[in-house]
Amino acid sequence: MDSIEPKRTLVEQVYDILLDAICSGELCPGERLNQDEIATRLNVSRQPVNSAISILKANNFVRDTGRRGVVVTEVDMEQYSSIYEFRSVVEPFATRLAADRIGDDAGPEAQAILREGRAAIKARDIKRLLAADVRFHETIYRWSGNHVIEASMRANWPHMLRSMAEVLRDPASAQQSWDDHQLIMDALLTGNADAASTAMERHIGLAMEKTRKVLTPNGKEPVLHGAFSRGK
Amino acid sequence: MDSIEPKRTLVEQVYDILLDAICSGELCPGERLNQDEIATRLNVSRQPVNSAISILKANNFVRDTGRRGVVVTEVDMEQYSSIYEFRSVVEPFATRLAADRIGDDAGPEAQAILREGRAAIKARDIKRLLAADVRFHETIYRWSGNHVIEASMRANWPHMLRSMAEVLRDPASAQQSWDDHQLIMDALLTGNADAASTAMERHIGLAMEKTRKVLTPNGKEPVLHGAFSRGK
DNA sequence: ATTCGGTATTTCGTATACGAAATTCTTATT
DNA sequence: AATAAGAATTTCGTATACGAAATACCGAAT
Repeated sequence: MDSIEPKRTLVEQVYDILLDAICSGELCPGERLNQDEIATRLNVSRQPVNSAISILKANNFVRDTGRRGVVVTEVDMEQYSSIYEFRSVVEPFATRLAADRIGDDAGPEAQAILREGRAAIKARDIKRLLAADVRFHETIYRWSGNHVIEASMRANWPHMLRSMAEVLRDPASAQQSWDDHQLIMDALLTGNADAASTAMERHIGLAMEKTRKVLTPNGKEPVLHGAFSRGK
Repeated sequence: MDSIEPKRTLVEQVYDILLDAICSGELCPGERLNQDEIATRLNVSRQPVNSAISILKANNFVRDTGRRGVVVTEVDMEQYSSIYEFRSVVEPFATRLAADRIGDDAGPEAQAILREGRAAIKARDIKRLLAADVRFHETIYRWSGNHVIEASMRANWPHMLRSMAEVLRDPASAQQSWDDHQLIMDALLTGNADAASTAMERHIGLAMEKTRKVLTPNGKEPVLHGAFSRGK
């Protein structure tokens, strides 16, 4: 559907790989990125790695330390709060727009998304569940017809993924989440903008609350289970 | 106020220069960026230029053409609509948050901002007026205490600047705009969240309408007066 | 004159090279 | 043994080099 782009440069590929590593927790918050090591591991020169890190830095996924190199940006509870606060307004708005602008052919896609989400729950596959969650929300952004919403949220998803894995460890939360998704889709497909928007608002509110609970079990700073495997 | 960052790399400096050139219209939409030429002009090697362009590409300020190099991304009316649609929700929300979280010491800063805006109108200095406008809105983002709002909007301002210069050419529009700003600040300083938010919503709505009128004088695609000077 | 084919040139992406700053290691001194 | 100075090493930012792809140029054939 999009225009062809047969050439992905090494810079872009390295960027995607590093961002994915950050999101998945393979690279932990605070951990330093070593250009030589990354270059060697990926079998490229340091040049594209350096460029990719520049982009990560511009987008706040890594930060300068003052010393040598950059480290993965720590995400504190305040940032999670900000993201959810932001989503609590943007997501219902996107949903409202989507209800107005959705095409007649959206039914099958909605069904496929919901089916995949439930399948991921059944399979107890967190990665798959995360992907399904992202797909659900990004589809609504697309239906909203507003590319700026899509772009703005894209900047936040990587951060959110870091916390969502924690929340979705609890099967009940995952189930609740996809019940919400079902409700939202139903309202969208019947063109009920108010109901869809309200359901989305509630959904984000619940997610925010669960995130807060999971990440601050004793009122402390967030704890992220970043299992970080580094093969020789 | 921010943490010290004594080292700005060449990549970051080049990025800022190029972004500014794009925003100011010195580099026109559709125009190609020549790495060698930019490097020569800025007295740096092609390497930091190449990296800076990678960042610009990731942030959608330039795009690949399929042929050689990148061009400045064209901004069509649909994108302007999307931005203003987005702002119509985010700005009132930021204003509401700001009303709740604003400090007691905000008065002098508000006065300074409003004074500077009126001074820029009097001086008929468009660049100065744009800077004042950005400062007004960014201050509210800051007061909102939500860094995600700030970051999301930062991605959109460069695009908006391209159109705002056109709108603010009309002194009446500029005057109207700063009357709005005054109203919003007054409501904020008296802690009237509803009034501030409503005033902001109206302000964005008016700006959107004016932008549409200025950019599509005869229902066509937007016309940007990019005077682009290229000295030897 | 126009068009086609081939050669020269431009220009990009990536690799490699190099100097500087920071870190680590070593060793001498107390 | 602890510490401080300085040498060795790491590692980054940036410059330069190089190959490949795209573009421009140019002459021959129609």
